[in-house]
Amino acid sequence: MQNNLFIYNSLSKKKELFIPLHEPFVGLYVCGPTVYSNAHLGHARPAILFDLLDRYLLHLGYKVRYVRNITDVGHLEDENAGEGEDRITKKARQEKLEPMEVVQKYLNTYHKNLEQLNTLPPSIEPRASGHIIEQQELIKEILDKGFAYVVNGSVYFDVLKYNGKYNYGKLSGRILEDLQSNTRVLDGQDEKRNSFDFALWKKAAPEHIMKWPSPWSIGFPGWHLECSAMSTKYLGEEFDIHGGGMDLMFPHHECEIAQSTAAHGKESVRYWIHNNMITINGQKMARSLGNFITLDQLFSGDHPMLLQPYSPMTIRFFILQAHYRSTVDFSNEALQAAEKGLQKLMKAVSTLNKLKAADSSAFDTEKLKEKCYEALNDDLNSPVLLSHLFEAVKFINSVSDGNEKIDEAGLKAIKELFNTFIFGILGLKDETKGKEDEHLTGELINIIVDLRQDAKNRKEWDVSDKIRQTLKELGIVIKDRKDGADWERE
RNA sequence: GGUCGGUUAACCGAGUGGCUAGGUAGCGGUCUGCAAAACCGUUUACGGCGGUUCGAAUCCGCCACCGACCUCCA
Repeated sequence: MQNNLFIYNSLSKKKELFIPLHEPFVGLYVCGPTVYSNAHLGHARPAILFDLLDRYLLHLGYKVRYVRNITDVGHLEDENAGEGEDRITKKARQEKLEPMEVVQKYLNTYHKNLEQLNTLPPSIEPRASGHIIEQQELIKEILDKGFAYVVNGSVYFDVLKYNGKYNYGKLSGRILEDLQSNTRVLDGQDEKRNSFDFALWKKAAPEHIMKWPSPWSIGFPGWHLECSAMSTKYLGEEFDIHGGGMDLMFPHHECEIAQSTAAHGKESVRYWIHNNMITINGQKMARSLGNFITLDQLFSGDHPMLLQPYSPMTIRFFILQAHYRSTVDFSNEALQAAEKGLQKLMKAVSTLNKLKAADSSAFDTEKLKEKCYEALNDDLNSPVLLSHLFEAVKFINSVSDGNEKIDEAGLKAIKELFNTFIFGILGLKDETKGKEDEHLTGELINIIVDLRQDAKNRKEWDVSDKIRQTLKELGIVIKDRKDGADWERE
């Protein structure tokens, strides 16, 4: 199997040719959300980027195992000793729910939203709470190798010792001395040998709800452990691609690298891919900043900053129109432009299906196809891919207007091309189709009911009865009222 | 303060040392009974100052501004 896909590896900071470890299999691990509130626009970005990657790899013929975790154990709200309460527990207390009810509630909307965005589901969606044993096993391994220490029932990763043998900070470009001098001094860290050490296992306070027994204490796993444990379980000690948002690079992914390397004695991830942030008024959109717009709000238009609702495909197109390593700034103007652009593309698809073949063609579909692959192979450059597709749109419209010609073969090729790239790889779909048909049907029935009323007015009862009967057979019931007639579906 | 990244026309957003990205909006035209759509043409660009080069928005340096990470975060 051959490909020419170059992806930007955050670890080497270079575009590298993608070569999977065990062809034709590809292992892809992506950090999913912590489910304690509704998914917002920012969550859509990695979902769509890695869906694009998943779809493209599948298209190239790889067998992809796509693992995307759900963090349902929660992270500490603040690190001050004793006051730390994890976000899920906090939400559970606020909403008077079981922690797992909180998790389920927001996991359900997350799934619904991602389906609306037309992302393919991952192959495995493991949850942190379901892998406590695996996480404990990993802690034991790290302890055995001497890269962790136990204090008062908690286990901490010994960064300094790790850094003596390996290189802590290689992904995010941190230097340990800098970290030492720059890290804020926080209270309650006296258990740690160094401020940059991080917890693998935390002893739980008595009032803590989510806790499990372990050799060290009744407690809960550390913040970064789940990804190391679950990626190893489902993809192996070494696997191809690990993805996530740029904001996770440090400390989350850095700690993951340290944990896995400490336990297995080797690097686990071959290609790190990080998507950039979505900003709003130039600032990162984040739950903790309170400046987010949820996907449900975008789809319904129910948010003070939204001038109108935006459909899931508009959001998808909007995100695909920017390269994943750039920030994208939210604005109504930009989303409206995306909406129009998507409409233009979809309209061209239906125009294409109506085109008549001529005996000659002035369009080089082979060349276009090449350029499309080139764009994707160049670090998944979806905006450039779209710009190439719009060249074809222009040509299709010209043919439709009679200014250009396309032959049978060209027509077939361009249909295939559109099908592959627009629907198959970019994962777009025509949202107007169903709605239009629905609407059209309604209007057609209105006309028929109107004509029946005319017949009734002329006392042409056989005609009006025939219409009523025929419609009934189709499941449309006419209800005569004093001033005209209504209809409804059975 | 440390590390990293960004600054492209009205808006969004690509980009290679020399060749019109693309989308949206605007303007003019073609088509059309009217309108819409479509098509053709078209106006505002590469933060500032230097340097390298025959030539730089693209490479280098300095400056300005913005942002991300350094705490949970997609």
